[in-house]
Amino acid sequence: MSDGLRIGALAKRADCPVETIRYYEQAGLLPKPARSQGNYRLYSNVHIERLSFIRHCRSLDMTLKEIRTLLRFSDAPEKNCGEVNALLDEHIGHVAERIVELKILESQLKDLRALCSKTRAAKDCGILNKLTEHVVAHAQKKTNTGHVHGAHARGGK
Amino acid sequence: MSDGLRIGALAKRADCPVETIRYYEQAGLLPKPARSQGNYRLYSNVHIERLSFIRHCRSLDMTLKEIRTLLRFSDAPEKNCGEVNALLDEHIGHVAERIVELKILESQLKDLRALCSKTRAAKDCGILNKLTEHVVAHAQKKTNTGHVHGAHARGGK
DNA sequence: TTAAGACCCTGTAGTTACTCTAGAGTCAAA
DNA sequence: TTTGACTCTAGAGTAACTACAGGGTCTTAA
Repeated sequence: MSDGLRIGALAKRADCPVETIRYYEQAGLLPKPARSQGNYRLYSNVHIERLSFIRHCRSLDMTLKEIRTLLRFSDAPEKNCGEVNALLDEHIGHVAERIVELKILESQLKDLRALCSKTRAAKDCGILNKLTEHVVAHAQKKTNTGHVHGAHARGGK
Repeated sequence: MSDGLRIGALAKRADCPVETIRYYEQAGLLPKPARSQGNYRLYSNVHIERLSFIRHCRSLDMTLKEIRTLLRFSDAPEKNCGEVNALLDEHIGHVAERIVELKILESQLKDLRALCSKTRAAKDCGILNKLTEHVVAHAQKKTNTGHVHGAHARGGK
């Protein structure tokens, strides 16, 4: 019967890299845990649940800022949860928007790809030639909320 | 008949922020232009075309690294363009993958949203309660190439 | 007793593709 | 001459980590 989990054990349990846990603490998402004599972090059930919450939200592609908002509600059980619903609706909207954008992108890329069917000299490559033309329409809106990522993912290994 | 465009004029022509042009130069994507007596950058047609190429690629969500590769072909007209085709195929693959991922995400978010139909006390909110549960399945693969973005976009204003 | 190995600590730098600011210089028109 | 629009460099900030470097701690085995 120990006084809590050490960071490695918590990491395994939450399927989350050790460095990321320390990062969440520093970012104010996870409360500072107790420390052992040797200055090791010791986590309790509270931390396990909270980390679980955070990782669940992250797996749903929410930003840390959004998660911070949700945690504020989680911490104030008597508060009205209308804002939670709104946040989620907005997030769903962003994801839906991004899907539409990526589909447009996909068809543009396929059109481009069709311009060069076989390997040839670069100067005759329809793709390279097309790319040099002036851009008229952009796939990406500038009226974006600055909230939904492009086509290139994080995620390692 | 001047000796070239200044950065502001080029920016307008390519619909690209001034700072971004300087950034591309520093990143080695745009060659260093001539300078005026007052040390202003002076751009020629070569630069206009190259910036157009870059912006076109960016609007197709390619990374600067990918664009660098394409530019190498653009600069070597006798080289075989097979690698260009391969790069594009791979990029199309990433976009397609990301669309699938986002669709899964979208349905998960909608399921979650359905858990709380009206506003109530946070402690009774089905969404918050669900998020606290332990995560079993992740929407995001870890076997990712580290190449296709999440659901949150760049894009300003 | 000591040494190996697994684990943990802090602090800092790197990643991507910009975006923004500070503080200063250039140039044409009023 | 002074205003205003434009430009310059250098450096910091963004998101969410990831990856060190250089050390300390703890358990186990020889």
